[in-house]
Amino acid sequence: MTTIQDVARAAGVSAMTVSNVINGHPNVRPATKERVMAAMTRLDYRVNVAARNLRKGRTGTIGLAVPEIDRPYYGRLAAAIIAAAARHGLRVAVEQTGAVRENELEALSLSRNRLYDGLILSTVGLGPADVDRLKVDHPLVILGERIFGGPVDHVAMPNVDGARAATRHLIDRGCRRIALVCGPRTGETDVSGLRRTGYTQALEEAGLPLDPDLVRTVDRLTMAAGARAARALASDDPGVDGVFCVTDTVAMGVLRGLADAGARVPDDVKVIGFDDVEESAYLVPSLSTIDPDHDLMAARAVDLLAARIDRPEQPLEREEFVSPYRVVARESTATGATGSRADRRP
Amino acid sequence: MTTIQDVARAAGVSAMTVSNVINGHPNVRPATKERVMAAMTRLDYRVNVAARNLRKGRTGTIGLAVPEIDRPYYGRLAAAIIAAAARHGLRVAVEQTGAVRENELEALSLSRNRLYDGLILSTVGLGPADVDRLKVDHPLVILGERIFGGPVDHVAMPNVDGARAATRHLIDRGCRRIALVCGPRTGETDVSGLRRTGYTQALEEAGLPLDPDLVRTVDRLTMAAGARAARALASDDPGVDGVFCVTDTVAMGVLRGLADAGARVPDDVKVIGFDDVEESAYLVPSLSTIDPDHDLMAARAVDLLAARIDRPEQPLEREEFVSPYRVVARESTATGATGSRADRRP
DNA sequence: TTGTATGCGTTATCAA
DNA sequence: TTGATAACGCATACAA
Repeated sequence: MTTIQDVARAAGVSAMTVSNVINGHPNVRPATKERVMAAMTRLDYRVNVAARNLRKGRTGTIGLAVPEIDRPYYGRLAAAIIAAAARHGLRVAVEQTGAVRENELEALSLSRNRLYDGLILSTVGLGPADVDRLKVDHPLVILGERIFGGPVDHVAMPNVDGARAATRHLIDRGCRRIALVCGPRTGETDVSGLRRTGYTQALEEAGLPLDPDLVRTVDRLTMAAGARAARALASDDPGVDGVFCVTDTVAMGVLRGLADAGARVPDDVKVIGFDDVEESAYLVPSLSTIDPDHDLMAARAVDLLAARIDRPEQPLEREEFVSPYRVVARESTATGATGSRADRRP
Repeated sequence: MTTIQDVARAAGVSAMTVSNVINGHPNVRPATKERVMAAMTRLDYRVNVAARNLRKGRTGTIGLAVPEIDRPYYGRLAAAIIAAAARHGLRVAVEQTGAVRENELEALSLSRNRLYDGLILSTVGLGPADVDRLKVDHPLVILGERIFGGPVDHVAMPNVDGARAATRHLIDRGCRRIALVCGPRTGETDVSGLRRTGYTQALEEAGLPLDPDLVRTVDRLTMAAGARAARALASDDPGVDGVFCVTDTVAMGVLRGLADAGARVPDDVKVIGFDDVEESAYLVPSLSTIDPDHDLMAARAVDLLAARIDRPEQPLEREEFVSPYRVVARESTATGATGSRADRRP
């Protein structure tokens, strides 16, 4: 393994000069620079990143902790975050927490161990009771849900407003008996709780009653659970004509479950999701949804983190960014003639 | 920032003893150990991973380079690899190459820089001409395709056999005019090329002609491209009654495109994919496909890499593991009555 | 059972 | 424009 010293010896200069060449510092005579470069090539020199990290007190890597990288929403988010981080010269190590509280805390402690320069934590398992655990002295950005009054930077989804818009969209399209498929309520600040609030608000605003029988809670926000919920909904037959699903993944399962039960979408039942995962545009029927602008969220999260990394002296005010959103109307909430061509990307 | 020295001072021992406690070495008197642990807690000591890495010559992190993490297939693979790596005590940094050759080479060089202890490279852009670039002296596992005679370890998909089985499945279900939707042919060893070979073999075995008009090449293996190909196929109308798509992602697009064109699946056209992405079971109609056992592939790739990391003295024989596969028959290739319930996970 | 001394490879400081 | 020196924090021989 050739070190900077070997190169220095071979080029007849000091290690310092080699270092200066590597890091593109000025004040190196062109001739010297060339000699050093030649030596590096000849010896096939590679920097030792571990040594550089130790010296600089930086690792150049940030952590990204998500429940599961193979869920479309987190995949999309991760892709955007990795791309944004690359623009800052940062690499991204992905941790999977399985949405388990302990694992989320574990990810926090890895970051505390200076394994990462900072951490983007997409928390699902932590509740308001854990707010104290987030008072850490290293760069941390919470992503995806709003922790009210939390002492940390966070980039949040427009959960309440987006859910309200989604529900209103169903109402606008003529639905009156609108079901909600959501995850278990673990507090006021989790995704399901917030989106449920938006759903409730929209019903109230429209003067529609809130029927508890139409609120279906699934244990996990998966396609399998969504399909089960939809089949149950169809067999209980409470006269549903619209379904708001808290995530597109659940909505995909719901579409499948409704098909199993023989319900036609959108003729019998209209369905809308939340997230605008790539798949949604290509389903049959294509899925209406709320698009929270993932790329913008990812960019903000990384920018925020990078800023904290660059200026460790903590300005006390924490930043909160709530992404804008838009309603994406597709076939699953179409009125009139069905079979219209999908809203799709080119 | 408290170091091991600070802890040593506070506990009245040497740094060595603290190190022994941290690493769980024997030969530390319980009383001493307790004193050290107390000091660590009191001072909120955290190991400096960078220093440890430099000392040990290991980073504890492996790289995973994939085209795009938000494509379902790579998401699934990444999830399995991260989980498998965690079992080895390794973290995973994800690089996105966008299937671009230069970026794949870049990932290789990051690993060479000892940023990672090893690299799992899911290459799409590298061709046989680049085989020399893979002759590296650090742990490397190529994932997902077979590089014949390549000088590296690789874990491969059962590309040819799986594709043949998929095509035969369509033939068994009565298809005679079977289209292929695949990516551009960049050589004999890329995914599209290999699966195309399997397709050709199955046709030959069944005595069916190979009609060039039925082979549709798309520039990228995305849903959008699949949808376009399907619409083109339908409007050209070469009398297709079956479609084998080289990936499930493309197949999702094809299903969408066929729906746009008014073709019914499976009544008019049967469709089968390759990969068994989670979404496939929940589409309407659910998608028949080839399941290559992702978890097994991921585990083998990580095991192989971990073994190379642990024993850097290179045994010259390189390992090649080809995953087993199974045909998953779902609605998209069903015969007779449609609307049968999907094969789905519980 | 514990401590001392040394070096991993790099870069910042400061002097030449 | 270049170089000598000294850390960064940890873990390993080896000594006690």
